[in-house]
Amino acid sequence: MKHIWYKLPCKQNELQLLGTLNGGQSFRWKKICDEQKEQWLGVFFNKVWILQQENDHILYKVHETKLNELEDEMSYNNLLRSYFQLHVNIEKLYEEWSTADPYFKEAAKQFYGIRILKQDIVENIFSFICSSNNHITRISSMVEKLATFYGEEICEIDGEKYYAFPKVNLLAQQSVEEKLRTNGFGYRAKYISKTAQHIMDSGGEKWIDKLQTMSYEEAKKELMLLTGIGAKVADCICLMSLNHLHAIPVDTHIYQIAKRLYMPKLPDKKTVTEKIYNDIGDHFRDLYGPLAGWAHTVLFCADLKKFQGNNTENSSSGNLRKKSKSKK
DNA sequence: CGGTAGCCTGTGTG
DNA sequence: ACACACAGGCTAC
Repeated sequence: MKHIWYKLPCKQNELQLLGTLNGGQSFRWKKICDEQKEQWLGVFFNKVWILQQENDHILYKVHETKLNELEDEMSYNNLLRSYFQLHVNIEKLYEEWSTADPYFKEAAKQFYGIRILKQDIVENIFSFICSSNNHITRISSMVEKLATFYGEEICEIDGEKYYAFPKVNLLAQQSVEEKLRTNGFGYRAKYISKTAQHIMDSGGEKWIDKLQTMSYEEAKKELMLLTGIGAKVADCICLMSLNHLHAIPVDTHIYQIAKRLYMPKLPDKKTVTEKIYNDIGDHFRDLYGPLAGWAHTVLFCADLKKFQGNNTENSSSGNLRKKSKSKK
């Protein structure tokens, strides 16, 4: 087992680990603390990664199975560049979005360097099926369960085993629904099982490959054929796995933000109807342009409860949350 | 067709 | 302690 620290050159303004890894895009990253230094442990590309933010670079370690070992800093750096999509220069985009939108400018103070991750398609399909009508903490535990039950073991660190995200054929097994039911997945157990079977019946790997060649509209429609995937989940997958950066997933948070700050005339509904969904997406696409989904993710982060620390006293903290009334 | 009740269950809030 | 609302929605009416 290696203990080498590698170095990926990258400015903080181009990548903020905290907001990017903890912002509800990916459910497999956890914060670990080592000598007061904030580190992030997560799994992607069948490897366990430990990342640490520095001023002008990211320090990282990699754990993987002997079979897959690359042992080459350049190869690892390329995997990270691809995962974080570092070819996209966001400092410049942030300037454009800030010019177009004062609320974005406000959010950007705290949430600089937020990136859309380029995540594995299969992992995102099943992770975001879990996300429906659910809390992030619970979603994370469900994704972890899927990996533990059906994923290949990658390695063991400090007595804890880590698993890759499962292959679709294993999730398509007959026994899956019942197993997930008894493990607290609720009605999503059936969605996962049926979706895995649908993908296998549609050609498995071939279906995935084809999905990647489709336009945004085609891919979204194709994804919505799967049980448990509606417009919102399909947009999450389009945005975070298929490189359709103008897809805008509209959830209750975005609906609330849109109604409060951008589109006050939106009807007051309990659930987002199809028309409201499309109107909100169009509004943000008009406002932010071709990478609107990316900008939207910054707004989403700014509204997440977990980022509302004790720094909400003044208006320069960057959060867009409605101020809670202070008790007198 | 647009709208909405019902769904599993953990977590946060009072 | 012990409800009770509500989660980054979707399906089926």
